[in-house]
Amino acid sequence: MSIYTEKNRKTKKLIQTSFMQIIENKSFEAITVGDITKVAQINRGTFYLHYKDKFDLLDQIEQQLFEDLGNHIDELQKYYSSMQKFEKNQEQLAATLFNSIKMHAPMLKIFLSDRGRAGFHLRFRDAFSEKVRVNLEKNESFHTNLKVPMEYYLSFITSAFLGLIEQWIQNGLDKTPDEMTALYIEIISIIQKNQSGL
Amino acid sequence: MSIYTEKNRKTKKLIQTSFMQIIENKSFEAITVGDITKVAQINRGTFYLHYKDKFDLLDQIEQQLFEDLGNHIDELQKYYSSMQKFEKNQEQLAATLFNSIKMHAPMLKIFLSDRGRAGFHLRFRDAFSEKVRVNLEKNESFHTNLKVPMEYYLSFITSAFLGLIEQWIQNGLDKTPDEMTALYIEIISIIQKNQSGL
DNA sequence: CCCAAAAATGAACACACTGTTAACTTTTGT
DNA sequence: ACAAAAGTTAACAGTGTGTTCATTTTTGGG
Repeated sequence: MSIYTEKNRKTKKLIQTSFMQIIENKSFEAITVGDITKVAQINRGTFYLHYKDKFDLLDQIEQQLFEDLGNHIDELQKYYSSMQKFEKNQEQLAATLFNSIKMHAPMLKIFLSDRGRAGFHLRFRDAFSEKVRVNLEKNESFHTNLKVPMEYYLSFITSAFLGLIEQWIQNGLDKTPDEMTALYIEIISIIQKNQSGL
Repeated sequence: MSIYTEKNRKTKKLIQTSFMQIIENKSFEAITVGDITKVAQINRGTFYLHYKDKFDLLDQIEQQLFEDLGNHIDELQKYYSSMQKFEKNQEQLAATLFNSIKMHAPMLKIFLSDRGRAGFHLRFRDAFSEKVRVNLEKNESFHTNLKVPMEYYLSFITSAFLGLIEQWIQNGLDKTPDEMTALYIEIISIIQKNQSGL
């Protein structure tokens, strides 16, 4: 746990930030280990002391992102939770989500684009689905009365929400998280009035 | 237009099917041109007579897929079209879509997975969005009364639909297109009863 | 049937990136 | 000062890239 661990951590961080700097303008598949170590100004061999390869590097960055997002959501969920009405709770979850997405928007923008890695949107959706599922299961009557398979329902609902998020990020965060929440509620109400268009 | 064109077309097709055979078990990023030509039993140089590189190959396969899907939808849309009620039309569009998705499921399954190429789901959604947009614009009152930006609405709605499709494909097409349509309608009705869970 | 055009082959090429190794230097704590 | 950890340097064999060029095969028109 001494300073060695600290130095180690710092180098890893340096590699990560250098990598993120490069992926701003170059697709992941085109990035080489040499590109990264040149920007980080370290020896190429040093990279391999910390990561197996560039995929391992991205895996670790991705994992940390999901952890951060998850923790942020969990923490804020504590403030509301059980004593409140179900519907109101959902709305607050949405607002919470838009906020934490905004914090990680630069990274998400890249990872969701064609510069990222294949399948990211699936891993993102799965991580997100899990949070929604836990939340849904708090409402027992909903869970037991659901006529469609849970997996399909979750996939539909989370994909819709992520679609909104993707559009938001693609638009360069042109709205505040509160505006996004309002927009989200408005869309739901359009569907409820049966004017969905689908 | 002679037999040379035909021969050319056949070789391209051979390269494509060989590639699709390989990508069943190996991720796109790991596939080499040598892998492809070995399976196709042609010279590696021949590959470069037809494609710039493996990315060009995938681009062309992808483009053709979107073209096929689009044509299929357009054609079936003709049978219903304008004289019918708007809502009924939407339901038929959904049924049509589930059918054409099923036809291309093997390829879509791979391209949407982490064996495919980054950003595929975006290109897929955009192609799909376009069809939905055209369809929505037939209903003028909807279009003019829409309170949220069209892009956000489209993103929400098409992502939701594609989420359902992704789950379906992931489940190995465990339902018929008709069952999927029923399932889709049921989910919409859940949301309309305000039990959405989001 | 023969010939010119197109397509495919085979082998070689320089180049770039990979992941690993081994000897060495620097940084750091005790 | 010395031992341990981290990083450096340079070299390596291996693999894939995209291109070249001389050669062979396939094909249709005259």
